Amino acid sequence: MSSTRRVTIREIAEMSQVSVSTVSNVLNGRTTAMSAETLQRVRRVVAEVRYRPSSVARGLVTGRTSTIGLVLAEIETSLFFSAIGSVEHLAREAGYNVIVCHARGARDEREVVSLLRAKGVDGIVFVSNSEKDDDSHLLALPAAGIQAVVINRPRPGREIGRVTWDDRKSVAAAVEHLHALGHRRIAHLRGPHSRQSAKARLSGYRMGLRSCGLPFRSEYVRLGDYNDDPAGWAASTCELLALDPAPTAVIGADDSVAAVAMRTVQQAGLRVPDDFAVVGVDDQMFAPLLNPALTTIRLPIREAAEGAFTMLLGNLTEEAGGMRDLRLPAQLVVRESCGGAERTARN
Amino acid sequence: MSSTRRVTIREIAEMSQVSVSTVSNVLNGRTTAMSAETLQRVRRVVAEVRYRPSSVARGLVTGRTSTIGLVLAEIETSLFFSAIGSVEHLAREAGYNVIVCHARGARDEREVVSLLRAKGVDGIVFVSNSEKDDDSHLLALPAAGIQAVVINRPRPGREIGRVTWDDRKSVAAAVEHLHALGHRRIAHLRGPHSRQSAKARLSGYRMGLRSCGLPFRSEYVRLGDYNDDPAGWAASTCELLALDPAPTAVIGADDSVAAVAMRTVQQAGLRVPDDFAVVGVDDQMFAPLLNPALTTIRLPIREAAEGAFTMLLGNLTEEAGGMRDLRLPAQLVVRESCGGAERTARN
DNA sequence: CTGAAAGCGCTAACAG
DNA sequence: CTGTTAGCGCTTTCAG
Repeated sequence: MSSTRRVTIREIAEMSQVSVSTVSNVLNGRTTAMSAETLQRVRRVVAEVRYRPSSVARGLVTGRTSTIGLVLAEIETSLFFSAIGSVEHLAREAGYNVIVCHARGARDEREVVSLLRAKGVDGIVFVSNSEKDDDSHLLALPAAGIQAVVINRPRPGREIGRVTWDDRKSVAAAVEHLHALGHRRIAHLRGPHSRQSAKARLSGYRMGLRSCGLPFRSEYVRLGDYNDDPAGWAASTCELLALDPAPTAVIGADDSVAAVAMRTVQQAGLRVPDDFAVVGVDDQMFAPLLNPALTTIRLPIREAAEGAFTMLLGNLTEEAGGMRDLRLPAQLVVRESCGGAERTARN
Repeated sequence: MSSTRRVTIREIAEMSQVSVSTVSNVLNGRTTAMSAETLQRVRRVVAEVRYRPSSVARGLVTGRTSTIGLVLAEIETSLFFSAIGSVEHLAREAGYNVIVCHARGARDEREVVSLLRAKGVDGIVFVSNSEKDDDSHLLALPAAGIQAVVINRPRPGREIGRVTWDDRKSVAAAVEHLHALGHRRIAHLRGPHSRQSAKARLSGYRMGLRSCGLPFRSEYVRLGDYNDDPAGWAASTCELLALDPAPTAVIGADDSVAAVAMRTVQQAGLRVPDDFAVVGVDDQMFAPLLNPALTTIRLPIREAAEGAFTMLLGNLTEEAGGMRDLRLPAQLVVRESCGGAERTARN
């Protein structure tokens, strides 16, 4: 291993005929009171050898690493990946790097947090799938000088930032939209109760029904567990179709479930949206590609990720704690799968 | 900021009534020649205060950070995200963390590499979208003691690992499959020429045609630029359908293009797969959710990512350079969109 | 306005 | 088998 030894600040100093502290000063922009000539010389040498100070050494002395952790609970749903892109982009612009970690449960998360602390990250953003977790390990973060913000998850403590969106209200809005389109029998393929967001969506479904003056019928709610097999979603859809009276619209637990529901409905000989309307939740990349294009509730994951990082950075740089709360709207993206407004009321 | 100061190895030593080196030894498993009693004592203290040595300090002295970089060229395609999950999983099991970076072009990539070097990463894996890039900045890595492996991209140098799959051959296999199903007029919605993989797929298309004794007709090849708007893909599909004789099957540049092609065909009144077959490339998460479920070429991204990390780790730990090359198969996943084998030859 | 020197928290010789 | 000590590469007082 002939590892060409890395260039050090000392060597730069020698080559530039100045002391290390001078080099350090130009490196860190403390260049106000410095002879222009010296500055030039140092800069030239630095550029010539492509010198870049070791972040590790710098981190040891400053206590900051310009690195943040991003811990994802659910790395499977591609939607959450978009959070990585957003955070990474903003982070790099601000001179930060991001270490991505996957933490399935609370146990895993504790371990990850411990690791990230050892790594000396300046802050951590947690993107949750909203499982109910033990949060004590998050509480210790601010005291240790590590900023933290959670996305889509209950706030663990006052000093921890939080960004959320309203699953409940947006699903209710979807119900209302369907109602306005003339639908009176609206079903819901609900997600697993283990997910906070799935429960919120179910609750939003009931809320929407209520606000439209529609009755809640338990037989119109079936399981569409997005962590499970698509066959189950199709089966639930078939059950819905077999009901008398059958629903004329369904809101899926997420876009995948909605896609399968739509297919199942179509394969049963019904046309979407003419005979049956389908709406999803997520607005995944494929939603506009389906036939018909899927109307869905757009979850503001990107915005949330950006907001979280911005919050983190703010709390990191400013003395006085900055913003600690951000609520984002989740809005219905109307495409083709629920038909146009020209539909007449039906029974 | 009342940052509770971090516990140091010295304090652990004092609390355990031993020297720092002893603590360091137990921390690093050099515990063979040590009184069991001492070992116990140190371990208890470490556990009690939840002490975890600073990776930063350790990194400074050892020259290793147990961190690897993962640089993605195309962070948009959710498919590449699965690489993150794979690498992160394996990495963490091996005691590594991964810093994820997005680098659009060569310029960006140079910058990222420089940054990652400053951060002291032990290795870097590059996931490419196969744009033709300047690779000189990769060449310097091994000499600097940083392992590197590229995925889906030409090998920049002998000391750099590489994992690839054969786009060409797999598309040819898809053509052959279609031919076996009775299709004689097979079209291709090609990707942009700026992408190496798109060119390889086009080449595979021609190769497949040849091996089936089918003529290449340039009017059967239209643009389906997956970086562009879906409207363009639909337009290209319409052009194909307007041809006389029209093709009876199409291979999309990727799954998204295929999805839109399928929809366009269906909206033109044709049934898929009965009247027209569609096959995609990627096997994205939504492929099995379409109606009908999309037959597609499964790109081994996960395996590639895993292979890349394994290679990296091998080259990192073993003295003698380990494996430097890995070719993975990309196989056709037959679902519903191209019909069963019962189709009879048509003209 | 520039240079010398003291660490940051840890590892790894090297003595005892 | 355990303790002392010299750095890793950098930042940052503090003198000159």
